[in-house]
Amino acid sequence: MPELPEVETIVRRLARRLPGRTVIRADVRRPNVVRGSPRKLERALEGATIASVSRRGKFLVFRLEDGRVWWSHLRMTGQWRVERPRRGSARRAGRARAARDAPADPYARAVFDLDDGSRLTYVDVRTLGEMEVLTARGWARREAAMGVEPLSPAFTPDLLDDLLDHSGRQVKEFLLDQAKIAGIGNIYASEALWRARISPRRRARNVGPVRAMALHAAIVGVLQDAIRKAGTTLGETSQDYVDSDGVPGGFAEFLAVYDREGEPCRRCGTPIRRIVQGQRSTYYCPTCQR
DNA sequence: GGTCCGACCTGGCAGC
DNA sequence: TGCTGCCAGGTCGGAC
Repeated sequence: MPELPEVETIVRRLARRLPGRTVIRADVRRPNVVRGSPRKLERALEGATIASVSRRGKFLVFRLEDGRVWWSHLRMTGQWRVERPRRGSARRAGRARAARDAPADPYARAVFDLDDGSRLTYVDVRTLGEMEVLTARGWARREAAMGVEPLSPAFTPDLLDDLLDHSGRQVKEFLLDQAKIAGIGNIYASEALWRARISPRRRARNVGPVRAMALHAAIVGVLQDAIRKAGTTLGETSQDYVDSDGVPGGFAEFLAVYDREGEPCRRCGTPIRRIVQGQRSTYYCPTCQR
């Protein structure tokens, strides 16, 4: 499930290829992956040139040269794939065109042909992901509702302490609130709390400044470590995360608690416990997280 | 305003 | 072998 490190990995790949490219044909195959009218999105993108690719929280942000913003949220199983342009003989080019026009990936929900012959495909098994084209002002309004970017200088231990102090929720659920901190999901919330030795059930306002400082370092550390390993891929099914080249992430083997129920804590050996908070699994060590 | 919870979505998998 | 039902979880909207 793509969280900040996975989206950042995809953005870095796409940012090498897409800026300067113009969409010559847009084809939305499943309407529910578009917020609003699919035909309107197709019309909005055909002829548009991508200026840059970036990330805000878990959102992919394609800035267009005319100032508009094309955002995409991958939710659980969304993926972006890029097929490079094929070079070679006319016959090979013909075969390549035929291959592109054939119904390829059964989970390709939207397809964008670019001016260099490459193809950008949005793949989503469960079709929970969404995309939309907004004006610069519309995107600014949406962005304003998001919380602090955890890898930005604005995210400080003092800010985290202040945010925690004003919440009565359990700290694990607090970390998942995108209006507070944008980008942390279920995996990295559990991992950061383990690194900071904080129980996921502790009330946010009871974390205190000392633990808040440890949690700040843990959040930044685990996100940076996961980005260095290109994100977390838990399995090998069509629903598991891969980057835009189809390559899985390598952070799963470094997970301390997530998806390790019953296995020994890497610090104290106590079996990792799984509980449900806010309808989601939380993994933690009952001995060294307090 | 803050918090909680159901709905959305479909492949994978356990149990029968 | 085939069927059934549960599980995964990010976000939104409605209820409290």
